[in-house]
Amino acid sequence: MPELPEVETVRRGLTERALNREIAHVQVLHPRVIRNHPGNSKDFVSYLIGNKFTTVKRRGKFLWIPFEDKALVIHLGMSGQCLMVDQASPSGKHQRARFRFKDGAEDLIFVDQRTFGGMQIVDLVTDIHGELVPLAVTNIALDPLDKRFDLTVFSKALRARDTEIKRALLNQKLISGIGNIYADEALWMAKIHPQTHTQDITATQARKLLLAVTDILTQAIKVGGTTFDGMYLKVNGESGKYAPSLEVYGQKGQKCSRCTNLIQKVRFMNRYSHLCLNCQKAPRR
DNA sequence: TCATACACCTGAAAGC
DNA sequence: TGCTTTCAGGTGTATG
Ligand SMILES: [Zn+2]
Repeated sequence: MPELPEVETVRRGLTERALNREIAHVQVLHPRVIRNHPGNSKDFVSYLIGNKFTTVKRRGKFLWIPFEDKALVIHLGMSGQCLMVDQASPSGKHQRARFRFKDGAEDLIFVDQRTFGGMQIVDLVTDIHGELVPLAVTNIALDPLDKRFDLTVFSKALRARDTEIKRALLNQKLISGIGNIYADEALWMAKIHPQTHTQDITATQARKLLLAVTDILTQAIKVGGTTFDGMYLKVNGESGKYAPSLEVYGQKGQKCSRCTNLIQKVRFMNRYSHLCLNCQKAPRR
C-alpha cells in the first residue's frame, strides 16, 4: 500500500524517466481515474498535450507535476502504479491511463486495480508555508521529511486534539504521508500503544515518536519502499525491499524482536493494528 | 471546527 | 464444487 516511502520512490522513478519529454497524447481508460478532476476527460487530455514534465514534487502521499498555472496531481490510492513501458506493450486489465510522448520512447501508464488512485489537473495556489502547491494539497499538513516540519508544533497539536495517537498519525491534516503500515511500525519503535490518548502524549514521547517515524520512513525509502501484496511496484516494475524489515505489520504470531512476546493483530478503526502488548502498554484511561 | 463513520472498489482467500 | 463473506485501506464526504 503506497505510503510516503513508496510515493517518494515513484517520484524518483518518474524524475529519472519522464522529464523533458513532450506529451503527444493521453488516454483516459477508466472514468474513476479522473473522478476528482474538475472537468471532463477531454479537458484533462487537452491540457496535457504539448506539455512536458520539468519536475516531480511530493508532499505526503501526493505527487504533482507543476505546469504554468496548474499542476497534474497524482495519488496512488491503494494500488496505483506508475510504470514506464514500451509503446508496443499491450494494455493490461487494470490500466487506467496512458501517456504517450513525442520522442517515441516508453509510455507512462497508470495501473490501479482497486481504483482508489487518481489524477487531476488543478490550480497552483500559495499555501500557508508560502509554497506554490496544487489546490488538492493545500489542506494536508507537511510531511515529517519536510525540513519545515516542526516537532514543537506537532507535539502541541497532538495535545490539543481529543483522539487516539494512531488516529492522529493517520490524520493527514496533522502529519502527512503515514498509512497503516508505517503507523504501526513507528508506534512499536517508540513503544507507544496505538490507543494512547493524544492528550497523554508527553513532549518526550512526541519527540521519540517523530524520530521513529522519520527513521523508519528514511530507511524504507533507501530500499524502495514496501511491497507487501504486489499492489505496489516501482516505476521500473521492481518490488520495494522493506518488507523483511517490518517488525509488526503482517507479523501476527511472530516473536517481538525486542522481548519475544507474540505480535498481535487487533481490530482498530475499521482495519487492524499490529503491536506487541508487552512493549506497548495499553493506556489506563 | 472537530471527531468519527462510511462509501468507494477489486480480486484473492477463507468459510460454509 | 460453488456460493458467500472477509480482507486489504486512503480519501472525500456526511453526520453529530
Ligand atoms: Zn515486545
